[in-house]
Amino acid sequence: MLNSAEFRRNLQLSYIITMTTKTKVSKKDERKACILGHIVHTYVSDGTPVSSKLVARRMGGNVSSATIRNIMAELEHQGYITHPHTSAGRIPTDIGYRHYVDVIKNRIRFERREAQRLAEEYSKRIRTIKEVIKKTSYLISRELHNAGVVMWPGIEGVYLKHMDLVKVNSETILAVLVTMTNDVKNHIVRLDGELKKTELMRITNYINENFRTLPLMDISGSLRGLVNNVKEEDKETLSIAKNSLRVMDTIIEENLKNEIYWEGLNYFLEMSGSGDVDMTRNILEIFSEKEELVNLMRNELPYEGLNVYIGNENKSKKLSECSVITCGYTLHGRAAGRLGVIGPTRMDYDHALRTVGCLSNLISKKLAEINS
Amino acid sequence: MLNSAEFRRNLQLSYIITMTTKTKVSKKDERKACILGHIVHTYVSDGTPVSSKLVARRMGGNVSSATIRNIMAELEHQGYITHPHTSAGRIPTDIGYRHYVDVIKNRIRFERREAQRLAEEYSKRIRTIKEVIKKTSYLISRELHNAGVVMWPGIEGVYLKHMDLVKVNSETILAVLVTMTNDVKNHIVRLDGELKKTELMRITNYINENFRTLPLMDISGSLRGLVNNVKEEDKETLSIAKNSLRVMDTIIEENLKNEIYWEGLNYFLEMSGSGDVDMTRNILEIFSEKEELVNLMRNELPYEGLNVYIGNENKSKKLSECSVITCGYTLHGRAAGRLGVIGPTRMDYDHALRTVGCLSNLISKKLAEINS
DNA sequence: TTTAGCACTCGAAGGCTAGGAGTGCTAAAC
DNA sequence: GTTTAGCACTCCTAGCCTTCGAGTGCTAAA
Repeated sequence: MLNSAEFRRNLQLSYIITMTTKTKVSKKDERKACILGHIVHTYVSDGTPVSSKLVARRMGGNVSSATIRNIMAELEHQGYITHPHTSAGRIPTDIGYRHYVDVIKNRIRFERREAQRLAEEYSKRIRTIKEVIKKTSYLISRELHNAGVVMWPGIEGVYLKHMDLVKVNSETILAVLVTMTNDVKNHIVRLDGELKKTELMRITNYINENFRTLPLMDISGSLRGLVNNVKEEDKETLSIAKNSLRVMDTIIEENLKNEIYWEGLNYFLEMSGSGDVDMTRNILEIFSEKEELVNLMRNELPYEGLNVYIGNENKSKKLSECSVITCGYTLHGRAAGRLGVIGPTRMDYDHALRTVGCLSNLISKKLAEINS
Repeated sequence: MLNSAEFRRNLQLSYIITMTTKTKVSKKDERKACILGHIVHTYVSDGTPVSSKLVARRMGGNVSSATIRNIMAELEHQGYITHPHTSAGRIPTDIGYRHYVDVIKNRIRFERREAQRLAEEYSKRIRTIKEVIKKTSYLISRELHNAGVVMWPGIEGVYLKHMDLVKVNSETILAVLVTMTNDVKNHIVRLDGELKKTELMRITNYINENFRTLPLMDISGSLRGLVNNVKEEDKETLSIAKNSLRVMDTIIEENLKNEIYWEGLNYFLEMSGSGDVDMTRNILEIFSEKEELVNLMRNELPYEGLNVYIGNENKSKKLSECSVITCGYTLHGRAAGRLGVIGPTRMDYDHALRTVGCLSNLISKKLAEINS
């Protein structure tokens, strides 16, 4: 867990600063928001309901706990916080977290040192997308003590460098494809009719000569056009084009299935000891159903900027006690994939937003570098 | 969990049959072992300490609970079972499980239907070692509701079918290697000096022409011999041989790292809700340290037959509440890798032994088929 | 050798109480 | 009008006690 010093620093860095910045907000609203901020911070760090007394102390002691209590009652009335029971302190509701996040989101300070430290993790030795993705999900989970999730770049961002076909048996081949980012994709493809070795060579050469450095999607498109337009008589060309197309389409199709990578489930288990068992079960269910996770991450989100889904804002009921923070990354300057963190609603949003945002930048830069 | 009908069947199939088979064992010892068997079975299925009354009932009611109690006291004295507290039933100790396992191990009946059912899982569509391994670890975990672990065949069993080198930058290449089992291995290799495309081609051709269908280990050996024996003057040959060797050695080295695959951790999490949190934590630690797991599975075990390690028989203290059952499998008729299951000592050993043994057979057969 | 009988043990579950953390409200102070 | 001291009230937590019963171990009889 995070130590209180770190929290206090965050507090000053973002939320508090925001709150004391003059806008058209009334002084009362300002303090209200400030108190909400303290409740969120304290609850996130301690995990126990926050009392008025504690907030008063955290605020420097210029306000009495009774005053805080009055404001807390209002906050509760407005739905930002709630009570587990009469004689307990307050905890933030989803709405409370949402308000908090909305405020800090526009005020995130990416710290130089932090960014530097993370940047150094992407050493020269990392040279493929796969390595970048693994490293990134590891970093997310390590930094935030929650599950880190990274999606592969959509197939649109995959460019061909080299292809090879290896015979498996009379009608089956193994297609091995090297991308411009030096990632290797391979799949077994059943071909149209029996092929001799020379024909295999011709297909290989055809693709390598004509389509090097092009996006797989475009290659597939070109080939499809070719298949439709080639004359019926030209059987040989037709066969080559058809089989090339089949290879491409198989690779593309298979690629759509394996497009997500995650790490850090262990943090949930550590929590589950003390916390909610149901939540842990739900999370693990989501992670064991790859499709659900992929949908969760895709979900027609904008690629730009940070997305935060808190508790019941998530479509899946299984995530009603979790928050999901995601951010897009780019490849070839275009939107490519997403990365993010999944954890309990009781999460250090400030740190999470900073880290995910920062890694999104780093990963995009690194991919550009690999790709150059 | 397993239903009691299944347990009763197992009971009759193995342990009970064994116990009533005449050997030189005294009638008293025989019954003692039988009672131990019932305690193990009942405890494994229910998870609660087993009372004398329950055992008496399970044994058909011809014996009174008082008699059972007497024998239980002896069994406890001998260390086979123990008490959580005075007024509780008995649970097996590691020694108790050990005795039980020793008895049933030689009496396992592989059921036709069961074997058939598992065999059907290895459909025609599975054509690479990777797929076989994934499927197998999935089957282990699904059947036994515990973690299934499968090691890749040692590099000794990997034969070259085809190799390709793709340039990454001036001194770095990507080596893509297709094995005789149509698995693809690829790694980035830093070469000795800058290489032109033509030289790359020469290396590729050299390896493909001279070493196709040979074991990678032998190829590495031959190349090493060549490097040592080639004349200093013949710079070109020397360079080719050196770089070929580097490629091979990198692939071999990298291969040693990624040689294990597992599935089914979720079952531990399901258990951890009701059971021991410490054990779950320990297990997860083992699984997050790949090396530890590899050592565990390697551990100079004989490749033939089933190996069982119960509780504290395991070298690692983290596994003191777990049992590990492993079995070797073959490739090209030779010992290649291992598969197994890891779970709490409270495990259905009969079922586990049957399943692991059966899958070992199936996987060996399937690999032979792929390889032919 | 087996078993009925019985005293004994000890955990699980429920009820009870004391303590205390925290709230909400009121009335006084600023 | 806002803040705050004061106080009654709530209700959780922890500890203690009791009851209940499942299970054992022992003894003496079959």
